[in-house]
Amino acid sequence: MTVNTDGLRSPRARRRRHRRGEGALLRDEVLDATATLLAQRGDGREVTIRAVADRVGVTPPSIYRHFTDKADLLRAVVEARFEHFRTVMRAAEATSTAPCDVLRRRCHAYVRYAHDHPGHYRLLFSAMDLGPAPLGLTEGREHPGRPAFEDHVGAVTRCLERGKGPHDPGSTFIALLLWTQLHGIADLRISKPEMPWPPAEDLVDAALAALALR
Amino acid sequence: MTVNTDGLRSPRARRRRHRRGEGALLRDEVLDATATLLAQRGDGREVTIRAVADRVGVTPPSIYRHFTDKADLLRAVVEARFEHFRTVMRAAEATSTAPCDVLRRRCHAYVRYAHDHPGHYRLLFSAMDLGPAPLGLTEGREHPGRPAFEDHVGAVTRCLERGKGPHDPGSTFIALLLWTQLHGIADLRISKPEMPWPPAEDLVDAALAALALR
DNA sequence: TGTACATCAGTGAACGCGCGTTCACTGATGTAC
DNA sequence: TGTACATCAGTGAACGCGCGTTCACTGATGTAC
Repeated sequence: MTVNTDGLRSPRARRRRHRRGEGALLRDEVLDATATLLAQRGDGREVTIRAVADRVGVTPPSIYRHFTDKADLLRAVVEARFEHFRTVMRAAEATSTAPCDVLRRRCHAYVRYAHDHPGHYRLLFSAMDLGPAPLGLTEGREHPGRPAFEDHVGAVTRCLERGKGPHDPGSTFIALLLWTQLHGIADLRISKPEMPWPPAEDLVDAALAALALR
Repeated sequence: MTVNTDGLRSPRARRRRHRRGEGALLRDEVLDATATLLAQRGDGREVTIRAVADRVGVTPPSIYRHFTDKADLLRAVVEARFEHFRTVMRAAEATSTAPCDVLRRRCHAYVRYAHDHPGHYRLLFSAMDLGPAPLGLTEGREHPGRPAFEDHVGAVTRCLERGKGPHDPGSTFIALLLWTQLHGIADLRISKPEMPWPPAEDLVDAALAALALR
């Protein structure tokens, strides 16, 4: 949404429309625009079809050529963002091969992601619905966050196994406990920015040490 | 909001209006109705002036005799709910005097509160704004959650001091770390109910053990 | 005890707004001949 | 190479809705005399 000095919405510069056969390109532009509007703190209810259309430089009805309704659009954004989140987590592992170092890098990346993209973080981990529709669970299909969660459990398991026996049946429990800890750090920093927070890295490292994951 | 079998809103039974001089009673009824509407998962944007009025059995303009606008109403609810939350925490300590037992009871009560009143929990610890206005920090006045936070830091400090020297300068750090852990447990259970969560008590006890708070 | 009146709790109707969505359309562009 | 036409990306105007809020009002009730 372009806002001029009077605070009024002004139309974006008229864009060239796509050539015939390239209409599908708009779909990605709409997804990107929605993600951008979502990036700063907020949830699905703050993002309107009109604002998305305005940002893309198109009129609202155009959106409906690619998404059946608003819930469909937001669901697509959630899926794309979960994929992006997983990519960021994996990239954070860098070239490290030591299991506990890999885990530590992932944990730091987790809270950094929430800090850098609070709107997206909330959409993935805090939003309970998409306004009209329930989030995530596209009935029948698996939850879009499942792969990322499995990566997490795997990373915790490998760190726990270092030196121990083959498989610890309690590693899922530890993985969940660590996840809730990371979520708490990430989420409260977003919702209570006025608190005297120590550096997120320190909290994460203290948590890993407490859980014997270092 | 009363909903009949067709899902349509139907007017509440007409209530007797308050006697002259007792108009202020409506204020409390409005606060209660707003809190009730907020109790189930949701945030301030889901609660409308009209729904509150309907629940009280009064017309929307009546609300404005007691609150200047919607943000003012929600701010009052936040304050009342923070007080109630603090009362619940203190009551949970029961008659126990052992510092770490007191802390443990408080932690269990924390996640139980979130489970029992997800909407209120989110309003206090997860909501970032009240729709129109920013939440909490009524400029100049102290944050309404401050007393409860200080109770928490105190409980952690007393548990840490058991046996140790007089005052641990890192007890605020530990208190924040524990709080984020509790928030993560409480909040993710609300937003991700489809996950295979172990009993909240087990997660809390494991967290306390990890932080050497038992 | 009776009555006029000021007070005050609450009403009813309306406002302007932004929303999601629908519908008939326009006009540029690629293709067939 | 030129032209008629089908296709398809995107438009413009409108809809019905629920919202927060305003405003002039009504009518029950307590009080003064």
